[in-house]
Amino acid sequence: MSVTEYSAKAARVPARVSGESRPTPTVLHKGQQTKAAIVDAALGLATQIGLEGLSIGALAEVMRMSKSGVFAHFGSREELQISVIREYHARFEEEVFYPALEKARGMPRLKALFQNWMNRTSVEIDSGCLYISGAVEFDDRPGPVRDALAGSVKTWLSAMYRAVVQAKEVGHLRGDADEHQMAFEIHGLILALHYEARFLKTPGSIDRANIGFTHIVGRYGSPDAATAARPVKVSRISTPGHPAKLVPAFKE
Amino acid sequence: MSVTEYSAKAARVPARVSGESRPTPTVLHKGQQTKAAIVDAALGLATQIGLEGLSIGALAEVMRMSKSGVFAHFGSREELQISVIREYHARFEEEVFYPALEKARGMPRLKALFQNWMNRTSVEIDSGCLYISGAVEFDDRPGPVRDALAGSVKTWLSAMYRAVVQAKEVGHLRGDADEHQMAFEIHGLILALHYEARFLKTPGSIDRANIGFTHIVGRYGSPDAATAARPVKVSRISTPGHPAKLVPAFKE
DNA sequence: AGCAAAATAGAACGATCGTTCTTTTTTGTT
DNA sequence: AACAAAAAAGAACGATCGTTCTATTTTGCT
Repeated sequence: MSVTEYSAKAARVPARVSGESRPTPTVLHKGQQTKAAIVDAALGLATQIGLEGLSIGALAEVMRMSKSGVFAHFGSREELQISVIREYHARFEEEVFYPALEKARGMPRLKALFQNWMNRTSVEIDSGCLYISGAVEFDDRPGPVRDALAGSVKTWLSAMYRAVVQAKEVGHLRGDADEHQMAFEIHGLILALHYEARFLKTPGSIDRANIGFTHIVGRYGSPDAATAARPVKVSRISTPGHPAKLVPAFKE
Repeated sequence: MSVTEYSAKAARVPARVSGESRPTPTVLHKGQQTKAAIVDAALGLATQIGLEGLSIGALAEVMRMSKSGVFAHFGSREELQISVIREYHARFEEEVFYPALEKARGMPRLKALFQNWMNRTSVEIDSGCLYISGAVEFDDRPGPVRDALAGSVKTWLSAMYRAVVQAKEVGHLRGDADEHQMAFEIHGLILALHYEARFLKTPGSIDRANIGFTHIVGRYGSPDAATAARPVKVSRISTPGHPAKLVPAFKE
């Protein structure tokens, strides 16, 4: 792994995890660079084996560093886990959330959010999803790690919810549409996709999640709006061009 | 824990996990009784902290036994984990599957399966669900434990799928209803319920799962069948009295 | 009651875990 | 090139893990 690979990443790692503000420590590079590289490797491990399975020893081996060398960057395992969650959050934002903001409010943006989420989840069928594995690992374990994780998830889910609310405001949804209910059902599709595709290896799961979304949109979408999708023969929902192309199983 | 509590359970623990058939071991009680008690305690631990978090030391402490005493009953940790999965499977069957078989084929049985599933999941919001936590822990870890878990889950999901197929055969579903798709969407509701209620502690999740089911039934149900639900204003879904008791939101 | 078998306990093993402390190497600046 | 600060390495700690081996206790049958 070249150092330059992490230059861009190191640039956005300013805020110290702990609360104390340091008195301008005469700047420095190397430390933050390797820290970013460690977090990157740690994220790779954590998505595969979970935040709880992430061990400093294994991480040090991957980094070709000593345990204490890795450890010194974080001060505790919890701090390492939180750093990983922060990194995951940042990537999720950049990959799923921000690109969808370029779409118009209402159904276009809501659809984009779902599609981006789907694309990411499709990749995570191989690599694993921190929001899902972390939820299982920390649903009964209070503490700062759980707080960081739940906060990150809630941030994303309420962004999704806000998109639904906007879609209704713009008139793309029926007047009696329950926004929380719609967001809940969409969330279920993603979770079912991840469960059936990653754990059970059930083929066709990606298509089913996409079709499920058209069903939800068909139910909540306002009948008159031109942008609203109708549950009748949807011809194309997929992302036009990009990887992880998802073609609905309907007859075209 | 009284011994009699496990008498019924010990009665159905015949088949040895390993393949070899034993030459009628002159019967015996105590061993199987305590083994059943250990599995019971292990299931309690595993639903909370996961199959991977389940340690023999902690289990021995709960049982007030020595580590080796507990260990001797299984021969390996994997065998213990598999025993726990078997026990969970048996309880799931008895609690969710078999009672629904008493309902008539078609929508009544499908609804009963979902309701029983919901009731169990509602309880598992506190205790945890082995099929969900296990899926996350073993989605990337091949081996006999994963096989046992995936087999158990698949058994249940195909039972659910079969109920959907029967509902279509009986004429309770639209002719163009995709049974796999419907089962997938139902699964998503359960997963979303578990995620949002157990991890995020979002209020109202149980109601949303129930309403989601009426939406699915409304989409796939045949318009003419009297048993089919209409997606019109659901008046009451909440729990009328009992803890976490789930009344279907349909008008009967 | 006696006796073999089964069940349980006890101690110890190598391995790994997160963490602490001390020492060495590397870095950034003058 | 020199020197202080930062980064990394190295060794060791107590704890816990699954597992093995050997004793001891308990059980079930005659």
